[in-house]
Amino acid sequence: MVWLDDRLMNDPLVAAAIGGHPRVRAHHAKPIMRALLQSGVELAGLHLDTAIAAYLIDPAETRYSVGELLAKYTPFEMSIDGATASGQLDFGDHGDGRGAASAEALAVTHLADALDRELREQGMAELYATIENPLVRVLAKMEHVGIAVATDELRQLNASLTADVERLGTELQVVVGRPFNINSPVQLREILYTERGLVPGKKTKTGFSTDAATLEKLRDQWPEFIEPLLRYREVEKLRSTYGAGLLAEVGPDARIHATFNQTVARTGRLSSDQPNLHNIPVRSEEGRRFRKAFVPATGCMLLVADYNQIELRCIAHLANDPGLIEAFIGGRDIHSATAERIFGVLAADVTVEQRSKAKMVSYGLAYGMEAYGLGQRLGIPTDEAAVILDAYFLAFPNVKAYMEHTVVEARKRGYTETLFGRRRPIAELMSSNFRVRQAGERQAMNAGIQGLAADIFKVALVRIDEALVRGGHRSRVVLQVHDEVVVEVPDEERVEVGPMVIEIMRHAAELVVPLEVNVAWGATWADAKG
DNA sequence: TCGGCCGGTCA
DNA sequence: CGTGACCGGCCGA
Repeated sequence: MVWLDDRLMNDPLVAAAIGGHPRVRAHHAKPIMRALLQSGVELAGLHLDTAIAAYLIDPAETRYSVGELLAKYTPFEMSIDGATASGQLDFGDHGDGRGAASAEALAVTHLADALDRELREQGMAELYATIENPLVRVLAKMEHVGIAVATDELRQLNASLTADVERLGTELQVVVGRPFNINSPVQLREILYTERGLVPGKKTKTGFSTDAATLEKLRDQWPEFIEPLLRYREVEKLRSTYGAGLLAEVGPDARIHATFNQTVARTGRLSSDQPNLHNIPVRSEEGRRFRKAFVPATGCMLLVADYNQIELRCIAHLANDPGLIEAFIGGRDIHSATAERIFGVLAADVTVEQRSKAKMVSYGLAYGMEAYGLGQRLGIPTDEAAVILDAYFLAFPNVKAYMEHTVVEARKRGYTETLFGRRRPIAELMSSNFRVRQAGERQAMNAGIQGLAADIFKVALVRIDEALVRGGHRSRVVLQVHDEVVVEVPDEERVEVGPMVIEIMRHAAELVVPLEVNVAWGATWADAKG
């Protein structure tokens, strides 16, 4: 653990010393790195982050506190109240927290040794050293830099949505004839199913559902209420989560500094919060307006680069399926190619519906979907969905074999493993409960696919940052969304940085199919889409 | 104040 | 009865 006061942190000699001393061990190094970055010091010598090591060993854990990890992986225990016992780490109470801080620092060194050994024993030392460890610094920098926001535009958008919500709210109260809380599913249930007597659809744990799909079915029976309600939901979602939500997170520098969590997603993906920048609307034109508020700094453009169907390419590779491989190598529209094979038609004859069904089958498959679920989503009977699934597996036999093999192997070992050695324990596979067990099987099928895509993306992210630093560029990675990276690029660096990012992403991993990367430039995040 | 639940957004 | 996330709001403890 490194402790520096303000004066020392600004000393270039100290910075150089830290950078040149590659044995820093810390628990959650990222916030420490961010604090140092505030003072212009880049911590370059991270050797082991005990929280991340613990995450690799057991990604299903929800909390990685030093005390709990110490008890789990070492013979030591943290002292709680200063009472000492054999094997406890306790430096006594000085009344100023020094004792606790010392104990924690010592605990981290013990933990680091234990976790380091564990990583090596589980074959994850390389995954840690080449991907996760360097990623900590990349994420710290991303968070530190943040992404610029057009605050005025965001405020205007929020105000407009607020006005719409108020108007719709009033309209709904008038239709019902009395005031009520539109945001309350309980009160909506009462109005729809008890007072109005509509026939309820599906149920939730606590009563009948009022979700959008259900309301859609009831629409014609009470359009003057349900239509404004659906619209209200839409607008209120945008207003509360994205309008008010994003505004609340804009910093004094007019940028949003979200957190990118490296120890949350059980598959190896990153997660984002405060705010979550992974679910900014994109599908509807109205929602996309929020992406227009994400902008580059003056004199810069945003470069948006995302992988084309990376998960399906991962399936092609992992299953080593000739049909999928051929389609990807041929540079085909994968959903058309799939439809062609499933429905036995010529490429030119694939209808929009067939392509859409093929797309749903492909993605559903990556999630372990079965005939029932497919039928639900396609709005067709289960047996018809089963015919489509059979046709898929007939066309892509190795995919079926891969799925089955993955589950068998996971059950045998108790965990799944990605190509890069990332493990995911799945205890559910041994459950006596059929539904729980089936859920475990779906997780097993998905883990290798989503996990590999995540690994590849992390490699690309680390290499992009490395290339930007090495090249002395001012371009900065400002955002990532699972298979997409956003880079803020000074105008004069565009010619060089654009192709460089593409090249790095394409070769982050060498699969049996090519990795394709879409790139776009924009003066906003929305403009750089497509 | 907290946590479970609902509903909705993304890859 | 498709995987993985986060969040705003409601509501009861």
